[in-house]
Amino acid sequence: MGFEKIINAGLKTTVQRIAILDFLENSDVHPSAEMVFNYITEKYPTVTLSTVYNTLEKFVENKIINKVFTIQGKARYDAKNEKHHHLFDKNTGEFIDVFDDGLNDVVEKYLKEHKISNFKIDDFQINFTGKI
Amino acid sequence: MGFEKIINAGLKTTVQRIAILDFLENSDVHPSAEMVFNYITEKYPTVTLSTVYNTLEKFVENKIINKVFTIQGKARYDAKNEKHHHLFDKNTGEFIDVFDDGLNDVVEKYLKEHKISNFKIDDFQINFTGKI
DNA sequence: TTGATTGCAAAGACTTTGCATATAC
DNA sequence: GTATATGCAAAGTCTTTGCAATCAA
Repeated sequence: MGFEKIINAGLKTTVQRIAILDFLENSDVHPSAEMVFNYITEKYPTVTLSTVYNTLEKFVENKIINKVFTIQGKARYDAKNEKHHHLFDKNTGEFIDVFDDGLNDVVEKYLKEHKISNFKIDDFQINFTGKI
Repeated sequence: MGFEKIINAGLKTTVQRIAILDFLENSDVHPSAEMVFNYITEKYPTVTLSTVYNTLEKFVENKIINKVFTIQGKARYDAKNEKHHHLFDKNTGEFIDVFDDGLNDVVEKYLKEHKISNFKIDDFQINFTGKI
């Protein structure tokens, strides 16, 4: 459940936080702060946009969710916790999650065998662009 | 030279455009619009920030330059035309270009052999995070 | 109780736009 | 000459912040 992640991060559980995380976890798109706000205020009309922003930022800091950017530079949020990549659909301009362990393995194998700019790589994420 | 790219894109060559492109091509960082503006106005004090934004956007539309975003969601511009990836340095928060044909080959080979979400992939870019 | 979180209102950062003037072709 | 680009000022969008009130632990 969502609230366990909140507790594990050492954050206090509030109605707002649980509702926001719940929405993100059950969303198959990558909502903007505004989209989260619109959804949350249907049920909890007193929640403000600044709380949504603050909450999302807290979740990002604590790695409960990810923040990604559209090609237009707009922030979108994503509660998927399995490692994944993103595919920008050139037709719709939207994101699609890409889960592909085979791909991860291939890249990880390569990284093990080759240094990248003398850095220790912690993680990588691939952005694909394409269309159907 | 930079102005050939401008002409080839069907754009008019202006002092402003040439100066902006020249700066980007000779920059080893990924400047923000503000950084471009600061540099350009040293030499051409009458150039405005809105011209810088308009010009950068025109260049992006015409694929003369790339627009990328920092992990904070700030736009940065990049005139490198060889295919490359980005490495976020966790210590400095800045970008480093990653040129690695071996890596490209490995990923391209994988893409040839495996469909990604049933899409036709045009391109991909990898964002690495790490530190020295 | 006590520190963390929320709501509110205001400000801030970044970017875009409309329009008159100037410029490239 | 004509369409395009620039400069200017103003507005727009997205996000952050300070502070008092509220709430979770």
